[in-house]
Amino acid sequence: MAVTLKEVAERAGVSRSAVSRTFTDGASVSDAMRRKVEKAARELGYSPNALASSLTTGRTKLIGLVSNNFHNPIFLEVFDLFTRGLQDRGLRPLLVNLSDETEPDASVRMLRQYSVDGVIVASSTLPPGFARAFRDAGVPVVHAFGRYSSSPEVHVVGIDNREAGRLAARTLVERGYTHAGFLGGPESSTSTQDRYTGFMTEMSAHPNIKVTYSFAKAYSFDAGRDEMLRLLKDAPAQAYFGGDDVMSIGALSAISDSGLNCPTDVGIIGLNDMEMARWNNINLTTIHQPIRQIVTSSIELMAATLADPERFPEARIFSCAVVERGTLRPAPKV
Amino acid sequence: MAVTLKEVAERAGVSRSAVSRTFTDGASVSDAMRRKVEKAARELGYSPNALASSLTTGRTKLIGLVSNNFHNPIFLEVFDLFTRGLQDRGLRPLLVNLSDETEPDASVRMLRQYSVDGVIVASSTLPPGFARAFRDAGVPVVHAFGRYSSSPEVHVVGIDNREAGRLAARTLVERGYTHAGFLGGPESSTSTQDRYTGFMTEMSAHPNIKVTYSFAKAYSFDAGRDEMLRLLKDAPAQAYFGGDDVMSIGALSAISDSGLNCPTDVGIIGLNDMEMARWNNINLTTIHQPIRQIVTSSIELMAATLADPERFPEARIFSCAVVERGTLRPAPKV
DNA sequence: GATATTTTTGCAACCGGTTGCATAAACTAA
DNA sequence: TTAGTTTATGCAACCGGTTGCAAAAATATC
Repeated sequence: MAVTLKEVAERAGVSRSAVSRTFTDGASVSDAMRRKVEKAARELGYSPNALASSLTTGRTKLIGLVSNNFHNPIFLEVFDLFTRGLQDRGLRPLLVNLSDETEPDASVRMLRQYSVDGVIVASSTLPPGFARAFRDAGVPVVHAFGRYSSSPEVHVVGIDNREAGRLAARTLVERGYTHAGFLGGPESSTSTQDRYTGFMTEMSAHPNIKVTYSFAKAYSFDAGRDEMLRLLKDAPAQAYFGGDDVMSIGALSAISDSGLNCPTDVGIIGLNDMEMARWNNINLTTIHQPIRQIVTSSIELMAATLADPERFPEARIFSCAVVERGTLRPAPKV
Repeated sequence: MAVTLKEVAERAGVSRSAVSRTFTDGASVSDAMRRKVEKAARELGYSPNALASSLTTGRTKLIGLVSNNFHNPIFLEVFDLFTRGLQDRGLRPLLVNLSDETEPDASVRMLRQYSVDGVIVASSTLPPGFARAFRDAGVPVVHAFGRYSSSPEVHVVGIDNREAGRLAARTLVERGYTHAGFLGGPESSTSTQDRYTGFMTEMSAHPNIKVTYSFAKAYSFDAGRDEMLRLLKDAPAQAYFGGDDVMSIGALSAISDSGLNCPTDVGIIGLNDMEMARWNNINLTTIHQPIRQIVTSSIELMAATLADPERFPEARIFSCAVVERGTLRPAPKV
């Protein structure tokens, strides 16, 4: 069906190599030849088969974009940024949804079969062994939103969740709350664990503040809401650090449904600063996670590793900042 | 780097064809041969190169998944459903973000270069000519969330937006509103146009009801909010049909920020029934768009067309229904 | 046991490109 | 002009598979 190199060569009356070379930049072709070939190609509507060429060049420009976060709206922003960023560099995202995959091995195999040049995992919960499988196969892996480590097996780009936990704790402390709660995401998630550790570490410096904690079942609206409803039944804390924005919004809903006011009765600080957080009917005070930078940096790192496969794994950690909105009471005047 | 067919053949002491055949189902291989080859393959960690085989088979199992809706949270649900559904059928989504593409031609070319077996466009605003370019190249196209037409150029799966507009109008009528507003999405979008037509058609049967209309700049929270703020300055309608849920949520925010109450002062009915619409702090009455069915049906249609390329373009239209929540006043008792 | 039939297997060509190498053409220098 | 260099082109092998065809092996038939 499609026009092939050979047909263009015949039409232009030149060799197949000549055609190939006019479509490969950096190759040696005379102007006259280029014109001839381009004319024939245009007339025939030829465009080179990227997959066939990958066979000899060893590059497909295909990048596996793997995630298991298809329920958190912030990931739509993440996908938007990734797809655009990759496209801008001529890379093609092959999207893999790991959500209901009991066997991540199947995805590993599939991505290898399609000879992806690299894999970007966008998730805070990378299945163990997943990264290693690629690294062992010589495929670069960048783990975006991954867990910080000083000697990572693969590239990691994200925030220091322990630091984020500390920041949340410091914020609650400076607002003068005397009973603070950690309303975490699922306990099994490494990001939850790290935020918990950071939060508790910071709080341990303030023994006068009462600290309680619990974990929700998922990073979701319902899970956040359910957990907050449970907490409100019993003596709740004055303010909570929610697992993320979606959970926090769920918690907000629980608060208002219980006839309480936020921040007067119960305060909340989220994490992510998703677009929705600034919507006026939500107006969530939250910790901004610099997703744009994380994505940009992940892509950059991927590109660099494609250029130099020997590159040593690296961790890039960005810092977070509190975005003041309406769900935490202001710092008391001194 | 990767293990090739040839190496497996050598190790097993058989021909390359034999190896190829053990990995092609339906091919004729004896049990003894199969065992020998599988053993060698396992020992070497071989897995066939999908791209190389596509060269001869003409099938890549790659499906272009094209969209320009990376800002509407409902599309995360859409991507989730599409990726899972495609994966289940052994198809691989190559994600294309058309958002800032001034030249959709570039995407067409790219998808052709990667020899995608088919293209699914998930968008209500398919650039004209986009579909045709693929059809002319013999690549099946399914336009999900596309505009209904009785003789479509490509497969179309979605709802009848005119009917949805009528449904919205009927709903406002039966609630006894005497001044109804159409708060549309961008006027250039075909879905907006169709909803407008349907809405107005139905309303024209009720000359006693005052009808006003206007269009927002985009299907976004801010656009919905801005437009509603503008409307509220001047004699607003008693209830509006919002362009979609996100816009409607923006409008809700405008209403409450203006010190008004929904539905007492101004009612809203959205369209989509995204997950968020049922969040308790939003609780939006809306028209449910059956996205699960639309996606499932799109994939089904794609699979069927891959099996039979001669298949004639088809339109599959699903019906919508009102989901009652809290942003429209109840029907008056008779 | 000989022959006809079916199933397995390997050979070799092909899919649509790329690329090292040798030769031809174009250009420089003297 | 001629020799020396540089640049452009074509040949042929190769990338990692598939597949039609014919020969070989295994089964069935009588």
